[in-house]
Amino acid sequence: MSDTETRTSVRESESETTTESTGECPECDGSVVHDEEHGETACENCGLIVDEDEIDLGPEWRAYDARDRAEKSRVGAPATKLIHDEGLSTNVGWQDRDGYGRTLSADQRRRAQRLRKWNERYRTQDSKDRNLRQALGEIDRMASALGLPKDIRETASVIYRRALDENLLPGRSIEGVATAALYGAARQAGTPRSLDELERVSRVGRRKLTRTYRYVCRELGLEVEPTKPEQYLPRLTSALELDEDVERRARSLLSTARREGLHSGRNPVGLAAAAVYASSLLTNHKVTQEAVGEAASVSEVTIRNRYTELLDVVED
DNA sequence: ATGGTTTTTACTGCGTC
DNA sequence: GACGCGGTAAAAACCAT
Repeated sequence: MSDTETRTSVRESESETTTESTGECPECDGSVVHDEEHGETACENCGLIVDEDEIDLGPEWRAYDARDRAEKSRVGAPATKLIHDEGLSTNVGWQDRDGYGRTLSADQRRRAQRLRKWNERYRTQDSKDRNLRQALGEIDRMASALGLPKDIRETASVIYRRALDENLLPGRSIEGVATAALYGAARQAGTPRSLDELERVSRVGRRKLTRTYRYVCRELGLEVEPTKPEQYLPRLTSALELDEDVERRARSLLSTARREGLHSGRNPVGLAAAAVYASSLLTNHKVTQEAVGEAASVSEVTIRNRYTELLDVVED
């Protein structure tokens, strides 16, 4: 087969797909031509359409972008969730054979060995990269939604990186671990955000969050002090637009409460909310229980309970 | 899973503006 | 009558075992 022959045959087949002479026009003796793109068979000369009901051999669906195509297309290798890239990446075969089934020379075998190794390395590297990128994006998003400063985001990303390195991710969602990392980082920095607040900006539910948080803490040996009610005071008072002295008074209430053992077993946020409410009464800057409860996302009943206890121990 | 504890939900009555 | 507050019972959530 010569070069020129193949070239001309390709040319012909190309032209045939667009216009194909299928006979003579019944009207004018011109040649009838098939136009695949428009799905018509028409006379070249007079434009008479002989046949327009063409069988379309293309896919019956339309794809508007790559993602669409991937979803609608029914061809290609089966994807599996069991492999991190769903089995869609390159693999270097383990048999030391070439494409024709011949065994490889020692030299080629070594080369294939290296290829396998590096391919594997790059593939996991890639997935970790993508994973990290997504997680850091999530952390950033949630942190800015919660108004957390940069250094906390950095702590969170360090925690996440460690979790990734220790292989804590399999079986857990990126989002979940990212949220847990941020929660822990905020607590470590002494500016904790409550679970409610985290839940509001995260895509994972409370149960999942607390579970993965505990898990990550345990596995990484994260030392996080239990949150103190005092840590919520600044944000509560500013959210309610209360003066400095309200916060100060609340702080002193909380310290005596601690001496009396009111802290144990109670939700720190509820205690803080009660302290703010009590302090607002004592300093004549009254706010309603409802408002405090709203700001702290704690029920009024809890505020009432804590605050009566608070006043009890402060009395004497 | 279970039991004990805390928190929430929902409803009530009381006093005040 | 609406509002803020106190109280209660039952449900729900949480935690250690």
